[in-house]
Amino acid sequence: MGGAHDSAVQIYRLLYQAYGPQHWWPVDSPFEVMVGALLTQNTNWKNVEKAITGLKHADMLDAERIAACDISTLEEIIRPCGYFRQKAARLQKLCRFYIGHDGLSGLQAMPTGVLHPRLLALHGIGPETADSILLYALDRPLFVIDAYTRRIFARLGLTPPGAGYAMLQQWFNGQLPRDAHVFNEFHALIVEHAKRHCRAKPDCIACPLRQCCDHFTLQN
DNA sequence: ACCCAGGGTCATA
DNA sequence: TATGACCATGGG
Repeated sequence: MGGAHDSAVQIYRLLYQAYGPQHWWPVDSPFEVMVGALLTQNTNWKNVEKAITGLKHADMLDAERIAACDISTLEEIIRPCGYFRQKAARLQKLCRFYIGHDGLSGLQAMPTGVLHPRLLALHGIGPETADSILLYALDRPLFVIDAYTRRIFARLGLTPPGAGYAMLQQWFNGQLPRDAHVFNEFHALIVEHAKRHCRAKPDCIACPLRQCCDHFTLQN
């Protein structure tokens, strides 16, 4: 990773120095991480927390119980996180997958090369959700590409504007150590950075990346 | 009254 | 392959 022109590493260092460690999903069970990864699709994390709290309060944060739950009951519990009909169905599919693969220990025993395509084959799990599950629940070193990553790095002129998911992921993989901890922090730092500078006020004096912020080009 | 949020699927051209 | 519509709640 110590090459002469490792732009990704530079950005990582700037973000880390600015915001510090993010410790995403450290205390929760891997299963809860999987649920969160699914429920957060295009959704504010605060709303996801409400849905997960609702599941806990109903004593429903469990693969067997979610899988066996009446769909309309599940919909009502997760309603605050939006798209609740889609997500209730997707959540049950994920839970049946989880059970069918012998739970956490079964998933942990599977190579990423086998597990990844099976996750993608599930209806409602695309590239980002699959990678989030693999990275944040199962500790596999995959770089999660989200809308923030696309915008910020394209805006910095580091990645091609129209690059697809696989190409962007390859770009990061080529510049970073294949280390799940680094990928974990990096993606979380990107999200944290976007939250602070997305459409916030023009306080870019404090922006550790300078020219990347949304309000530079979002309207113009 | 907008705009958008830690996406994904499907229909169309 | 590449857009557009749709899903839906809650906070700014």
